[in-house]
Amino acid sequence: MTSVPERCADCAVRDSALCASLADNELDALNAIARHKLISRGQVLVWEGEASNICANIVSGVLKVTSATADGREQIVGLLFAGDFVGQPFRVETSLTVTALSDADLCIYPRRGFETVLDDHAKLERMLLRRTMVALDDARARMLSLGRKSAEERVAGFLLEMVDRCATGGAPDSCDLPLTRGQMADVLGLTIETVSRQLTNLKGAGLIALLTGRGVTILNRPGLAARAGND
Amino acid sequence: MTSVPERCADCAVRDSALCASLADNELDALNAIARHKLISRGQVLVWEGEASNICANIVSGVLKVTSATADGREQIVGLLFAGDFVGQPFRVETSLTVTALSDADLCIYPRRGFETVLDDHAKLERMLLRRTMVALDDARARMLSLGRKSAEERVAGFLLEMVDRCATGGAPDSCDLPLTRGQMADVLGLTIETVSRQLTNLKGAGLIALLTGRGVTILNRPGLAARAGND
DNA sequence: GCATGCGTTTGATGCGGATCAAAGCGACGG
DNA sequence: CCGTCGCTTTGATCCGCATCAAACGCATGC
Repeated sequence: MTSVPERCADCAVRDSALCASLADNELDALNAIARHKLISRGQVLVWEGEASNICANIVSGVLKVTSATADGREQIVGLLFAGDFVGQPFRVETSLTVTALSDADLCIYPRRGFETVLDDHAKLERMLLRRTMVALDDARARMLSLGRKSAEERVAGFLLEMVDRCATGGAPDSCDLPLTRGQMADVLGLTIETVSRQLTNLKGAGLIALLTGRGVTILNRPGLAARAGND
Repeated sequence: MTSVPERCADCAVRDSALCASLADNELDALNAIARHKLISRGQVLVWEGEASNICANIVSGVLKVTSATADGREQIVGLLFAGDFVGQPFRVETSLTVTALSDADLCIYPRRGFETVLDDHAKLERMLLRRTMVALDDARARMLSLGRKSAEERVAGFLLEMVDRCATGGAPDSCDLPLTRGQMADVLGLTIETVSRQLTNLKGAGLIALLTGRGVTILNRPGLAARAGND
């Protein structure tokens, strides 16, 4: 599960994760407390309500951040990709559950140690502040979607987001969704059936193509954006 | 003489706003760029899409932060009270509209100037980071509510929140809601009519009393919490 | 007094999406 | 090849909330 931290020099997210705020010679402070951790699809990294003991950078993989009602209804409140930061510094107890949607590779730090590194590295803290603000903006955009948009608008908007985030250079309008229909429903505040129906509608309208497995291709981006209510 | 800047010495939020992170003699840096601004109910402080030019602390009053769809549907994504921070540092363009729900008194700073003060005062930045994280947590709790809770749960939960935030010492279970039914609907992702109906239901169930104007009293807190799905 | 305007309440109706139910479709292991 | 399992699709029905509509309450000003 754990291994010796490898040199950051060949880290896939050296320039996109929080670490990008640190010069090579400043990395030692973080590296001294880091350890790698591989977690597999479905595994829970953090349970809501438990002690907030870890922070981490995601080297590869996709994780979901969820909140749940007392009777078990679940809402995905955030998706995390390679380069993203996970964890709740300064908190004693976590307020959210974090689960791997794919096998994932993390670079994790004990929360307390991470906080002391933050104390000593203003640029790291600045980067974390900016990222937290971006996450807040994203959460607020999702609140608009959850509170005021129709199922079709939500699904169309989600596809645009995901393709922009996951597309490879070669196929800029295609991606393999890292989520099941059920997980998409949990992001969008809908049910599996509604998500499935909206996807077949959009396909029927010639706006997208559904490939085998979880692949999607956007065939008509402006048309899809119109359905998303993005003007 | 150790100078508490004149205006800060008797500031109502000296100890609850971001400024609480600064010692008396550090306040000068902020104060040098601050100016007071009174805005009246209904007035817009920041429009979505305009240049991000100002940051502010709220001395008194209540503001709403909203996001809207292209066709005008509106979602309130945050409520701001005395002591809260407003603004989007580090952004060129704002992503949200901020409007006064009551007459309000603000202590505002030019965004750029505020950023340079942040550069020089780590404790201020730390405070802002913590507050941003709290706001993110709040936004995520609302996402659960918007995505997965029934109208009754949302309204009941909202009343509990508001009473906890607005109640005076003398009447810990009462408050005057600073929002119209329509604004509550915009917070909760519902319509005016549904909010009104849920309130009369909760009143009929003996859980709350609706006073004249916008006053509410919680008569049965555990009962209301149960309806809110908070257990 | 009455008119006007804003917010609230209440009622009637309809639709969007949830729920219930069942069948289709790979992937995998025997 | 078949059976099982997890996920997806499709269909039928139901219900919660939106929508449409009207009346009410309470201010303010004439």
